[in-house]
Amino acid sequence: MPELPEVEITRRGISAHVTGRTVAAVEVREPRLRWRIPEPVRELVGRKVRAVRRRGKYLVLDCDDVCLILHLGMSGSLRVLPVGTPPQKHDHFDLVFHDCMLRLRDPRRFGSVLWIQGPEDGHPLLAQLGIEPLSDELDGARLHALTRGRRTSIKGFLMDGRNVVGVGNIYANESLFRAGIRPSRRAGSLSLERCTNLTRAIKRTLQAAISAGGSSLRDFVRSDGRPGYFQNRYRVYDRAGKPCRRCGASIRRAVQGQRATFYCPACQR
DNA sequence: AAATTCTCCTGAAGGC
DNA sequence: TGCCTTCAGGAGAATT
Repeated sequence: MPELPEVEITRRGISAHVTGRTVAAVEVREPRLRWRIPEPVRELVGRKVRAVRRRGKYLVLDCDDVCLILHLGMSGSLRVLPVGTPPQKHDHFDLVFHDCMLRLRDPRRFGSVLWIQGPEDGHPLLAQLGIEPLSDELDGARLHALTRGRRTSIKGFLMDGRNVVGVGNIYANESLFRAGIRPSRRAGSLSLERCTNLTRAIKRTLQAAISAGGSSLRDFVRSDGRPGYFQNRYRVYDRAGKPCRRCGASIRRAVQGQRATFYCPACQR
């Protein structure tokens, strides 16, 4: 399921293919995604892609005075294909250029295609987003300050995009294991030292996942169709009952906020 | 205000 | 073999 690493991998994969290219056509085969694809998205035709950026799990294509904003939901992928490639099942949206096209496939349709005149942070869905975890903005002191007085679990806190962006279920679990912190621990109870360890764990986890091409559990593929390999390196996610790679204890599974949580009962406190 | 629950969707997996 | 049920998850909306 695309989290920050998968979106970043996608951004890097498509950037060279579309930056500087002019949109030749927009093809909408299934507008019913998380939100209906807005009709004005067709006005992109004739505009040039100036840059491909990422904000949290959103991909932002700067097209002159307009932004095309894409979200991969949990089963989305974006590929670069030759113009005219026949669409397959769940291929909902194409952004066509003269010599290639971007194609969005999303079986579960939790993704979205958004459009806004002007900068992307003017969009209501992006205006309230929290800190980019790989930026210098996220450090122990900042995390410590943000979590003061918060009674929610640290895992829930990390997964809330108003606090930190891009960290979903998989990478929250993995980061907390690296930091030796129990996912259920109250966010406000973490010391400054543990917050510092946690920010380092988050950055290392995300970077390692990016280096491995992201995680491909079911649907995710890179823009060239290849899968990522980070799922083979999970330390706790989906490893219930298996031995902890650090201490050998049996990894536990719990449910927190209707989400599967995995942790080592010995390494994480 | 903050925290929790519900919701969208499809395909895989499990049960009988 | 095949049908039916359950589950997974990003994140906004609704609810407490």
